[in-house]
Amino acid sequence: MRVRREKLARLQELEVNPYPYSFTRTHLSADIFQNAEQMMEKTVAIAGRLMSVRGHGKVGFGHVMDPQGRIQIYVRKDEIGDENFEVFKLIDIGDIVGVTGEVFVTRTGETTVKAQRVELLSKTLRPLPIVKEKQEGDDRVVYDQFADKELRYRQRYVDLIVNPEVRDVFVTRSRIISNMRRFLDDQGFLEVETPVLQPIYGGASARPFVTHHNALDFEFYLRIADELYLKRLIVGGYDGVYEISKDFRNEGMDRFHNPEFTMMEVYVAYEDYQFMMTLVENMVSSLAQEIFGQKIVTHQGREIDLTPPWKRVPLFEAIKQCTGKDLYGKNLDELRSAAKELDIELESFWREGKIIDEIFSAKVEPELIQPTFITDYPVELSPLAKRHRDDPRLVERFEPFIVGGEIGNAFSELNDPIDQRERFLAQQKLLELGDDEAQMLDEDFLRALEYGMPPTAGLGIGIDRLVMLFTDQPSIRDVLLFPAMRPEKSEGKI
RNA sequence: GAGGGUAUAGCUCAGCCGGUAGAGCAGCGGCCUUUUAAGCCGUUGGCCGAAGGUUCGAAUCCUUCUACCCUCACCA
Repeated sequence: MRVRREKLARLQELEVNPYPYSFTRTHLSADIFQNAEQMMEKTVAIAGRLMSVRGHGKVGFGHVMDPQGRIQIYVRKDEIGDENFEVFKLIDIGDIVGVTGEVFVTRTGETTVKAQRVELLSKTLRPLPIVKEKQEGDDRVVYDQFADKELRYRQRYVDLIVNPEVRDVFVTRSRIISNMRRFLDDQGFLEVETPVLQPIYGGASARPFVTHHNALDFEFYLRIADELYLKRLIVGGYDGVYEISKDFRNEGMDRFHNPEFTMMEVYVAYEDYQFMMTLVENMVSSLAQEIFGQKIVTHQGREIDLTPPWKRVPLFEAIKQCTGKDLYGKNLDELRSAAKELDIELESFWREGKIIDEIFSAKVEPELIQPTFITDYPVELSPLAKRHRDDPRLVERFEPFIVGGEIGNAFSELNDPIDQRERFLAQQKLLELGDDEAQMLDEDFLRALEYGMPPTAGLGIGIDRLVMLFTDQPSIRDVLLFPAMRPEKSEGKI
């Protein structure tokens, strides 16, 4: 860095501003490559980060990276003049440059810009981790890749500069979200925004973050889900609403969980969970179609076929298929002994629903590779879902599973205010029994239901997990630009 | 929360049974007017993650701590 500062001083002696205000770019690299023949001998102005330099005395080559790729530049002292060549020699790898010149093809056949002028657009003070690469056929061979995960996550900006495949992941992420938004808009649903700071958290089973509001002198919770507010809007008369937003859950972190994560929730009046299953399989498969041009994605070496319709299997049926045990209607003792036979450890305060869920997670989930809807959950697991029309011990609920993981959760929404109150009261008992993830009773939400909510189908989709599936990433940290990390020592303290 | 792994130059890494720190790339100084992991010559660069201990002597052995990664558990 000392050397870079000296270069800054020398640039200033040459009356070069190392941080000028703008540069007019006429072409991106891909524009030039796509029409290489028409572009020959045309003058272009390109801009980007200088990623490599190969000096040859009075000549130099380098590659400039812009949002579409890398293009080679060729700098001759006799073309750009002595003074400009001095500036060129003071430019380091990593600096942002603008190059004006003519397009031509080198002896080795690479389309290149022959500089008439090289401008420094921003001087870097820190050296970039240099990544050298070579093209071998279609393969890009990278040498000494910037690979330290901690550094990559903490300094994502460097990761993005140096690792183009990381950049691609986040482009795909953005396209997934914008396509999903378009899909939902096309259905006529209204995108809304509901509070992040909530006096009562609800809509999911999880521990919340707590924060203090000074003016109101009140402890708010960061939302763990959007559900209860969106359903208030269905009560309010919007027939279809959705929200794409961050939720916050104060739980452990691993490759599937980050304390803040992105959720899409949608609620549709006059529909039920069957409608929602169709919506999910249509939405996810059409996303794949838009992004990959086909309904098949490859994840961790496995081909996943997203073509509708997806398999639909009731929960107890799935457990029976995987374990040979029919748990339907079994009492607490029978479930405990079944779990024991399957080598599943239980907490003392767990009730029937929780034990069933545990057995399902351990024995069935890992088997659900191709897209599958698991349907019809026990009522005590789902305090916000409507009872099954054929069986009051179940609810009309489903979760879509792909590659052994759930990517969402949906149900026919409970709109009976009396039943809803009873379910909340049952949750309160769980709270008292020590289940710190049981849901809170939300009196205002009940009041809303008492005003009448139409039959409604609701759905939540975990965007991050969907992005993991689509971008073939094994960890949620690889689909979050800035995953949660313990702060560096110098950070976070005043 | 349990177990395992990693931490050495800006980056990627080597460093054996303890003997005082090494390579490639980057950087810096040269040479080179079509190179592309450019090349050639020269050269700078390190509190060996932190703290303690054993020892005449520790990057290396031991203990503790910190951060990150992986697996499991928790968490839908």
